Amino acid sequence: MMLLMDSGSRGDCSPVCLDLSVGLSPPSPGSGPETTADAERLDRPATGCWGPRTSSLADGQEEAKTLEARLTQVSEENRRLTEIIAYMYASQVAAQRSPDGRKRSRDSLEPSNSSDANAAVESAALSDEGTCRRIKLTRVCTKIDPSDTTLAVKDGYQWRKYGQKVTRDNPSPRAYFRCAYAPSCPVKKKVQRSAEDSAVLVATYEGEHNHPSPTRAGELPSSTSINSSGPAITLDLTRNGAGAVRGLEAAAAEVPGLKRLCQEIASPDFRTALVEQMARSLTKDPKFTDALAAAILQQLPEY
DNA sequence: CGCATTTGACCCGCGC
DNA sequence: GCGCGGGTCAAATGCG
Repeated sequence: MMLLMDSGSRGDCSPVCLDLSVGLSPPSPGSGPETTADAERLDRPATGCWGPRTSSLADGQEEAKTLEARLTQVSEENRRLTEIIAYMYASQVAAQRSPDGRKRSRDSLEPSNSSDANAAVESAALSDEGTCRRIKLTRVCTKIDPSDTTLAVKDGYQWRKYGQKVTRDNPSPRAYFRCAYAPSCPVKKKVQRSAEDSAVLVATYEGEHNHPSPTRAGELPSSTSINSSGPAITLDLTRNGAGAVRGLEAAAAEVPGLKRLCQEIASPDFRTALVEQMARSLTKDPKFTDALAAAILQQLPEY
C-alpha cells in the first residue's frame, strides 16, 4: 500500500510517499486474516535491509552505520505500527459490516464510511469474477477546509465531472469524475466528504492511468530520477532496494554502458552512502517527521 | 461560442 | 416482479 501525503501544494514539490505495503489493504475476499503471517513477521529479528555488513568500516562510516541501524529500527517500528493498525482496522471493518447483509458488488472492498477518516490511503484489487483481470482501487483521504464546498482533490491529474449523487449512508453528495487528460484513460474517481468529519475528503480512484501525470510529464510514474543530464535513469524507490537495482540491471541489458553503473549501484558502499544521504536528509527534515507523525495519527482509529 | 459543470432521468444489479 | 440504491447519461445552464 502506498501512503500519499498530499502537501496541498503539489505544484512546487513532489508528494511524500511512504510505502506501507503491509497493512491497510482490506483483506481480499476468501483469504484468511493476514494477522497470522504478520505476527510471524513480528517475531522476526530486525535485520538490516541492505545485507550483512563488514567489520572493516572506516570511522567516517560509523555515523552512517548508526543512522542505518536507526533507520532500520524506525522502519521496523513503523511496520509494526502499521500491522497493529491493520489488525485493528480489519476488526473494525468486520464488526461494522452492514447489518442487512446486502452485498455491495462494486463497493465490496470499500470499508464503511465510519472508518473513512482512519484510512488515509488504501489500495485494493477487485477480482473480476474469478478471472485474473484486476481493477486497482485506491482510496485517499485529504484534509480540507470544512467551508470548502468544492469536491476537488488536487492530485495532479485533470478530471471531468460527470455526475453527482447523494448516497444513503452519507448526507454529503458524492461526485463522480473521469480522467480528462487522456480520452482513452479509464480511470474514474469518486469524491465524498467523510460522514464523520466533513473536513476529510475521501477520494476513491478506480483503475490506473495509462499516461504520465500532467504535472510530472516525462517522468516515469512512481520513480525518482537520479540523473538529470543525458539519458535519465530512474530508480523506483517505492520498491525495495534490490528490486530497484534489478530493474536497473534489466534496463542495462538494453542500454550499453549501464552495466558498470549498475554494479556500482549494487555495491554495499554505494548503498551505505545512499542510506547515509537519505537518512541525513530525512532526519534533518522536520516536514518528514511531522508528516510521518500525522500519517500514523491518521491511521489510528478513534474510540 | 465553446467548454465544463449541474442535475434530473435513466439504467442496472441486487435483495426481498 | 418490484423496490431500492449506486452509477451513468445527456440536456440545461453557467462561465470565460
